[in-house]
Amino acid sequence: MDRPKALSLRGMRIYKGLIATEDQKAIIEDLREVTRRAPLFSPMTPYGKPMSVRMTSAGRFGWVSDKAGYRYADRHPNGQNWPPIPKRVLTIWEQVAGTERSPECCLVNFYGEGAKMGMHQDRDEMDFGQPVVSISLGDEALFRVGQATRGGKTESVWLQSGDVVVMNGEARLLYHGIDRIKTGTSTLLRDGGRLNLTLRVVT
DNA sequence: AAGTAACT
DNA sequence: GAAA
Repeated sequence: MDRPKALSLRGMRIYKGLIATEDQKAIIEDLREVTRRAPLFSPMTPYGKPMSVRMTSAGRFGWVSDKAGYRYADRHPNGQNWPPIPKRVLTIWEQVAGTERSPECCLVNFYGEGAKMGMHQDRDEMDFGQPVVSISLGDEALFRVGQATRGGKTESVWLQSGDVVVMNGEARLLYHGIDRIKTGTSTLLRDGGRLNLTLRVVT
């Protein structure tokens, strides 16, 4: 399948406006079913401080954080299985991921007013040869990308609803984070805020 | 340090 | 004082 054009930020591919507005709305409806079966929760870092995002997952595995550390778990903290990844979301993966494998986790992060995400690497997966695909929905977010080690120079870009970022190859292990969101810049979510979907092969 | 604060 |  042909892949759409993308900008590059330090090797990360950024597909601006990849998802049409009607599809964004449909995905939000799909996610209502996900969060009904797997409610958003506020994760604790292993250091005892809560994260400012609320999160849940879909797929075979979900990403969780608590005093035991960061890891993938096959159950929601409530003991239930994670719901399936919505088909429309899998379609986006197929458009941009460039791998035969299917994602095993769709992490759903909700950024309300003031929520942010510190600089980190995605390194809890078994195979760093598999890509990470990140989908932005709702309010704009200031996305920052650094180096493969902590503390180097960084570059930032604003992500808007419908943008898709692919981290692969040399960019797969770059540090990245969300500095802040700009509330009220999208009406996709009725009560505002931003949803980020992160698709990953885990095993 | 997937957090927070301080500092420039 | 805001932003990085």
